[in-house]
Amino acid sequence: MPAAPNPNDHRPRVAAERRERMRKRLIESALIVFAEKGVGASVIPEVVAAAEVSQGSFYNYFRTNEDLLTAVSEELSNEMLQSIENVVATIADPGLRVATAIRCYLQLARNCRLVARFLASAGMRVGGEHSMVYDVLPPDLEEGAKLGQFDAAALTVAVDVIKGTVLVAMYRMAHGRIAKDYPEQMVQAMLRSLGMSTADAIELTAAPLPRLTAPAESLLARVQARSVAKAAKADDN
Amino acid sequence: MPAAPNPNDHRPRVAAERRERMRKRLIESALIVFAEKGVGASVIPEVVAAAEVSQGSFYNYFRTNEDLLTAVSEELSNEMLQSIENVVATIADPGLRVATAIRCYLQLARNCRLVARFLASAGMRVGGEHSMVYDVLPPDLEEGAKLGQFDAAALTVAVDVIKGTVLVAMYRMAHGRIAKDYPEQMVQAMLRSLGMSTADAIELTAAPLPRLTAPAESLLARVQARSVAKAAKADDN
Amino acid sequence: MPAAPNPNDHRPRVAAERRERMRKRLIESALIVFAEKGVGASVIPEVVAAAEVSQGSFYNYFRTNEDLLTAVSEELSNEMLQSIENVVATIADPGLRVATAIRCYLQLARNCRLVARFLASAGMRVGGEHSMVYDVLPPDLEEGAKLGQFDAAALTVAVDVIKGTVLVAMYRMAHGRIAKDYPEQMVQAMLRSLGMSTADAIELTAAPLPRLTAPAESLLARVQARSVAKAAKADDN
Amino acid sequence: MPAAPNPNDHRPRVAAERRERMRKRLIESALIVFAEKGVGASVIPEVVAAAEVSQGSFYNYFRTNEDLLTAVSEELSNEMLQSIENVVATIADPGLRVATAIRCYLQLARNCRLVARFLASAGMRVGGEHSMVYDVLPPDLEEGAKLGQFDAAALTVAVDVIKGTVLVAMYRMAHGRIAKDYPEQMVQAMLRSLGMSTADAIELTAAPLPRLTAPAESLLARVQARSVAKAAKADDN
DNA sequence: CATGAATGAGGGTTCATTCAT
DNA sequence: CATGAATGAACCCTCATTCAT
Repeated sequence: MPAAPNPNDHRPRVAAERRERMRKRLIESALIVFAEKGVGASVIPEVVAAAEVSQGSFYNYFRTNEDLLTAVSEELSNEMLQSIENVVATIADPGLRVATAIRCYLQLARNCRLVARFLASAGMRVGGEHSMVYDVLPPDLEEGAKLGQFDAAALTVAVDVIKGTVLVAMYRMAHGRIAKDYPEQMVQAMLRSLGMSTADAIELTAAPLPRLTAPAESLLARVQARSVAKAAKADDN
Repeated sequence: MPAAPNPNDHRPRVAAERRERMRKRLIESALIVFAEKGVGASVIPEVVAAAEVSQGSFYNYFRTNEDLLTAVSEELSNEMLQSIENVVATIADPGLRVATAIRCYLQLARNCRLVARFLASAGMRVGGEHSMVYDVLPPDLEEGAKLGQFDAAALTVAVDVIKGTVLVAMYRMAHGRIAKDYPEQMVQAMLRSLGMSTADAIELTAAPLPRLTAPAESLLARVQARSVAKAAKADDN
Repeated sequence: MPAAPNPNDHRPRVAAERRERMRKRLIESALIVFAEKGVGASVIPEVVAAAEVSQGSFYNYFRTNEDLLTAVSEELSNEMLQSIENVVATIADPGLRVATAIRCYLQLARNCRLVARFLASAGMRVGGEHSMVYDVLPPDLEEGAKLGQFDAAALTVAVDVIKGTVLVAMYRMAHGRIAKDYPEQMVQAMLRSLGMSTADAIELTAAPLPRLTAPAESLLARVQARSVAKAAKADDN
Repeated sequence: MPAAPNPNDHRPRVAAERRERMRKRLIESALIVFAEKGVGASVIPEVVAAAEVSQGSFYNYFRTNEDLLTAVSEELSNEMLQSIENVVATIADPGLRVATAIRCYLQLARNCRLVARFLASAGMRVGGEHSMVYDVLPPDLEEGAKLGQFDAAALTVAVDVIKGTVLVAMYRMAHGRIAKDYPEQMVQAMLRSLGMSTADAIELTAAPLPRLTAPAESLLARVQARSVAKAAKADDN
């Protein structure tokens, strides 16, 4: 029988914290394994090994592979959105907001190949309907259309074009090398597809991007740390 | 030692034909199953069931899942390319050629949801480097750039933008409904991303598309026939 | 993180014991099946059936057929060696030690035809380099040579001769009937090959052999019990 | 319907010859594959590939793996026996005959590692009852015993000792290196096990062995030629 | 007889999931 | 809640054998 909730008893709280930490650890390991093996692969054995948890414990946190993938996607999306929002929050101009946000998104993936790999592999499977691109972009796009920055007729397919172009960019960054200004070129192409002139598109992508920072205990930060640690370990051998 | 080749002996020929038919049958079944389960799934058991052959026979034709996927992709690419080429062969204007070719591609997928599903699922995994978009488009794009139709600076990322945009279109056509002029809108967006004006883009996508025909014994035709047959069968139950 | 190790918690211990029992059960079944089908045969399905476990469980203990064979061989070797050592431990004379040890070895196989079958089938494949004959005999042989019991020149091939002769003896005991004093005759031949006179050889093999006992829960004992049980069962039908 | 046998018609004869050649070719390939993969392995696919025959044709010559193994063993035994007989035919002394025959046997295996491998792998499985050692040795051994060369009491197990010792020698020659006089040492040990003195044993193994020749179209010769050809081919790469 | 595609049985292996401890 | 052994379904693949041509 569960103990009666006692407000002075700190056990429930620490238990909940432990649980949350474990969950984070599993998600972190899963991101790495999904990135390496593809989001369609069977990852549970590798994830539990990487997270150093027992098989049985895994099922106290996630019920299926799919569940895990969803959790990873949401966690990653939220963190990326937050990072981007930190940068674009003060930008008033809708065109510049859109351009900068996408550049940030590409930059985050470029900073961590594992993330690029994960997102490239995930493709349309995550964020199909409710995601960054489909939720946060439309308002800015409409505002930009009102200001004459974007062609109103372009908006009906705008998010699809952006989604697809970003996805290919993920793939390029995940495998093989890209030119230094590849992200800007891609963003300019997206802006042109929205009806913007090349000159304007170049202008909106000209400013240097601020450094994107993730909180120390964030998924992004931890994954990057682990991939660095792993590379160092591989060098030892 | 083998018997001397006898030109009157038709056995080798009929054997080769039989072999080719079996191969076609497996590829056809595989396209359907890949479309249903995704190109990353294990399809061999379902494919052999769909093709009504034994497991053992399968391995006389393909060694792995991957092998099979490659074969399906190539066969499908070739047929689609051929269909498109039949239409655009007589178009001299590079811009119109590009626009029409992409419209045809989208149309072929629209005509057969299984094809759309397969291509959406395949994503970047097939034809990553050597495919329609990376092989046949560049010459036309460059020619168009010389004529001033496209912005030369856009070409470096043009194929990526097209690839991604087409891929999202596949996804849309595979799942859910699309507007009647969705393909044209998408092509217009691609053309704009290449530096073309909205007005020109609309003009290049205005002509009605000729009916795309596939030979009766082609993969496209057979798959469509089978999916119709299957739907009818499902209606019976 | 795992719970702090609690010395009062007996769960780890019982778990380890259960695991060990399962392992023993599989090895025991494997010995029987290897003896019946030969050490080169595919035994996993039959072993899991004989041990009444699932296929999946098997792979929690052994990864391959070869793995299993190695485990069986080691277990059997260790037990036989232990049984023999119990008998010869107090024998000071090297010639008598060697003669008695080999007689014991042959006797153990004679006591259990399954063991003879297994060892005959295993032939050179197990213990090729590191086995009873190559590890424990040489010291005694050298000591015997120093005492003039064996011809020093014979030692270079002595272990090979013994290995081969014992192997054929295994085969004879595994299939068909042998004379009552066959083991002694074979040991005498081995001793002669080492340079000993027939009279001395007869003397060293004259003493009656003590009863060889194996612990109740040993592989040898259990296999014998099971083969008896199986024979009884077969008689019922 | 078969044509009536016409004594002037040479077709039956050439057909039989072709058949015999094909059979020889399969046996030759089988010897090689058995030597490489072990006599317990499934060899038919590799054998038909090596012999460049169709799968179906194989079954016109042999019905099972076991069949093939038996055929190879017999063919090889016959040829080896013939080679040895050519050498020992003129030796009157039974002890020298035995010693020389065994030395020849070992020498044949030493000349061709494939043969050693095959015989080592075959172990007791071929020639278990009716083979060289069990058929041709006993008369000589008994004659030697009558002349006082061998100890009559040793004869009951003599063939077993020889069989086993020769088998281990096969194994040693098949894998790893052996001393130059290893065969002679082994034969001396066998002779001692038969009751002969070391000095006599040395004398009987002292004479140089004549060159053992096999007819050009014999299995031994062809296998050796093929293994040389294969090594040369491997060197090319 | 030669051929080689078709077959199906059999063996090897992985993995998601459950459950007793 | 943590653990990790047990399970069985599913998949992968090879091979002996048959049979139409």
